Amino acid sequence: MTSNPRISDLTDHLGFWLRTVSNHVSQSFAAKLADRNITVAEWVVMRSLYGNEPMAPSRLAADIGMTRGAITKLADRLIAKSLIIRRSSEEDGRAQTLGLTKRGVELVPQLAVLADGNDAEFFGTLSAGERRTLEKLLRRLAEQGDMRTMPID
Amino acid sequence: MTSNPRISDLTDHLGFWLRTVSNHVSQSFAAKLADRNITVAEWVVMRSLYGNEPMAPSRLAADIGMTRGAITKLADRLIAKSLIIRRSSEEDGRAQTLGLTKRGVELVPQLAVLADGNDAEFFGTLSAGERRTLEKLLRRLAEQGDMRTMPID
DNA sequence: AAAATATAGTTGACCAGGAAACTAGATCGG
DNA sequence: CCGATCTAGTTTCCTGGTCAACTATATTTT
Repeated sequence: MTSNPRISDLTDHLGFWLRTVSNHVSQSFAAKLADRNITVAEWVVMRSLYGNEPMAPSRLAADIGMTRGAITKLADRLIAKSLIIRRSSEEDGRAQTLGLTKRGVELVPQLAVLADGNDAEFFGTLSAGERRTLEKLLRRLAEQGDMRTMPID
Repeated sequence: MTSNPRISDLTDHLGFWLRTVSNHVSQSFAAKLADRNITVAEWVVMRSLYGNEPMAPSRLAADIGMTRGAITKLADRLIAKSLIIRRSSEEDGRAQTLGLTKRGVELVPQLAVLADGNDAEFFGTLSAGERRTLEKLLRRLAEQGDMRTMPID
């Protein structure tokens, strides 16, 4: 067998560790949401609508970083669960808005508790200073990389 | 409208920033791999096989954190591209091994260059000390959270 | 040794999201 | 004011996963 070139190890990359931790945190959160029959994408949509005026699906798509097609289907699901409502604009025949229903408005804070708990579960072991450091570094990377859309998965 | 409870903002969570950065880094890497017609999952499989003896699909599944069913299909794709080879065990009629082909062995180092480049692109703006800090924190979180499977997405 | 159970891998049904074609309505330029 | 173009949302097709049922072989139990 010909000797293979020595190449960098997966674990040499910061991206590897970032994905590892991020995926675990996200999956854990997804599991918590699954108990309430909600997906992470659905949570992000609902959270985005919470406390705001009803907004256009396309606006949501841009904010969240999903295609409009995906939002259509996601909205269908949330409507089926009576968590959001779709309204057509009266001025513009093409436009719509999506807004939380009463049930949706009630649910979001409950899910927020899960989000808080999940964050605490994973990052609670860091000291306050370490958390600040981590957040500062991540924010800088996000800014520098021009990452303005919300992460879904 | 009843006044909505004040809830934590999405951006209050470290998990949010982690996902934001992680997703961007991953998507950027995925795009680089896509040029070579390789998915991230395929890369992880190939990288796992590189420099090792051929291994069982189930072992790979456990390492990578995918189901065996997913590995079957993933392996089918890689075999179709002549990058890996599937061999049935002679001792155990159920068992198989997956190993890189010559082409596969040649390709992995090229993809590793892309991985290195991607990491540099995103984290190169941090100082060496900051990178070390970030890595240390992430490794601690990974260890503390018992995150032993490799991240795919 | 036969029956029961466990294990390795595959398969099929299903689901979520992306890309691109499509529909309907708005706007712009002559 | 009419055709061209643009925009908002939907739909269709595709991909790549999970889950659970299935097939075939091994192992354990009796």
